[in-house]
Amino acid sequence: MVDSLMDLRGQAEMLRNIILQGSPTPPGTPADAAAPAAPGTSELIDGMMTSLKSALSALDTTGGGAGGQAAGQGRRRRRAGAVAGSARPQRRTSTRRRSHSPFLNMVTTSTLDDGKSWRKYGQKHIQDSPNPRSYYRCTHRPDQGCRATRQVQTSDDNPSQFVISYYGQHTCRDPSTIPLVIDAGAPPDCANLISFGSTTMGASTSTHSVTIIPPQQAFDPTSMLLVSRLVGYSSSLPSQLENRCGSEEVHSSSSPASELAAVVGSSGMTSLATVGSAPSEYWPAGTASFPSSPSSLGIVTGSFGSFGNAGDDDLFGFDL
DNA sequence: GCAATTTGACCGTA
DNA sequence: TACGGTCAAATTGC
Repeated sequence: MVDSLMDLRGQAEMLRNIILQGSPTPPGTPADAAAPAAPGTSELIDGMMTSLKSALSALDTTGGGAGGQAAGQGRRRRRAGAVAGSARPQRRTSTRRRSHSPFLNMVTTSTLDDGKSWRKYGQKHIQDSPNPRSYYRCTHRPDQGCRATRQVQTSDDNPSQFVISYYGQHTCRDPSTIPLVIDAGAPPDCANLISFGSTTMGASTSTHSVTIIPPQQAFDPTSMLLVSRLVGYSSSLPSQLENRCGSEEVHSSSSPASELAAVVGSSGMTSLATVGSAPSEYWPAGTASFPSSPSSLGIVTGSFGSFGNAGDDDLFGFDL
């Protein structure tokens, strides 16, 4: 900062000479730069010089030079592991790789509220953009390991709009918004994560409305249907899917084109609940009849049946 | 007191 | 090496 201000002072002095005396003219100076100065120009430049001197003087009196003020206010700090007093902080031994979740989509909206709970963890000024970029991650990351993140930036064209980029998919479930009930007697694995609370909903003869939506719509944060990712697989599924309940690996191993998301409601039940998604090859023939690639949003009616092996009650199937 | 935010430091990647 | 994403200590707000 000091160097920049001193450079600016030198340039201002040169400009004053050019305007007031008409010489010397540095190389590259336009011919009309030596034109007679307008009234008040001298006072203006003198004011600039005074301000520059004041700024330089203030910087010099903060003690310790350019970094003195920040250090004095205590905002600068070293991370744990850094050696106090050393010229360079000690690098952490752990290798932290950038875990950038796959890009999902980008939306322009006037509100930051997309129905999900986010926690801000960073903000940076981005080159070539006048607006800083804010970084958010899912609030449920610590407790549920949800890897969803988003980046928010004020639109350059319309400051009242936000450009939000979503990365990763929500693997969390917000108990306040999703009326799922976890069977207290269920083992702590992927099975039995999905239950529908009331006893009537478990009856195979109950009729429920089921909405099948393609993945790209399921994960659209602007949609009114807030759909989470699969929260449980049957324990009868192939080994590569076992014990990976809700993990990112499960989702990334699935072919997006064959994934489904289902939102289930029922008579007398106003809110919707996420059921899950899975690659079509893992849906057993016969009992379940999910279409492999729904082409449009629609509502179908079916009844609960069973899914997977006999006796499994972790996921369900239904008739279309 | 706790949770959320701020912001400089750290670190991976192109 | 610049840039941008993330970490985490400090700060703020309830």
